[in-house]
Amino acid sequence: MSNRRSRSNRATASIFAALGDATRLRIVSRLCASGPMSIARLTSGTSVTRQAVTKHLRVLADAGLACSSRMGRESVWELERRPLDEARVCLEEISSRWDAALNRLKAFMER
Amino acid sequence: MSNRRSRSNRATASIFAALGDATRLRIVSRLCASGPMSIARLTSGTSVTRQAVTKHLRVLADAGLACSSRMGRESVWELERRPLDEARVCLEEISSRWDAALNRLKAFMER
DNA sequence: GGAACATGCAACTATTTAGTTGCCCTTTTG
DNA sequence: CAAAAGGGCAACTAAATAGTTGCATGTTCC
Repeated sequence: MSNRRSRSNRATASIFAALGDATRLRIVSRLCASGPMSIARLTSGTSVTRQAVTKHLRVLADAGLACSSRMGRESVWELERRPLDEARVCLEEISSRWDAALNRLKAFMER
Repeated sequence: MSNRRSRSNRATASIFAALGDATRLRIVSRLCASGPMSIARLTSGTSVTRQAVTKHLRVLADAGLACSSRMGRESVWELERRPLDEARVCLEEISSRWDAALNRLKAFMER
């Protein structure tokens, strides 16, 4: 169980890490706002090169947050919902456990 | 507005980045499970040195996720809820916008 | 006062990461 | 077909990061 928790911990961390960069967050934002699109289109309007965007997409893919499919000469990228939900659930758990710990502390102080 | 969005983007990214490390996620997990505790106690049971933990706490503090108060010779750390909620809201927004984009795409394909 | 404990500060190392440029290959299109 | 567009691969750089060790400072407690 310690092992499973550790793996899950690392996997979750990789999701957060993938979201923890302004450029990648921008990419995610564009993908979720406009739906699937090519690397060239994702690059246009940014201040970085296409290769930089490609690398960021690789990071997102490694974290399971995005995937691509080849359409002719372009590769079209889209988001994956599941890891986003995983990360959200993790945050919700932390919040609620944190509340519970504070309530226990408060009860302890007031008794 | 672009400026404000950019700042917010960077701030949100720093929250995710702070959560995007297995050791830090472990620290956050312990803090939310057991409530406020000292650096020494946070270090015990981990495989890294106290200084490493201190640095991670610094990262969490810079992202606004944790804060400390001095109690005698020890500094007691605890989590801050607000940035956790910010990050969660960000994920929820991404999810819902992503759903909307997919629905638009589906409607377009089926017309 | 002195030992043990909790922490802070500084310097250093090794690895990762964000970004670039240059070149080549495939696909589309005039 | 030839040019243009989209993209992959590789090598390189600069900066950030995770971690260490060593030492100094303040606190508790006997």
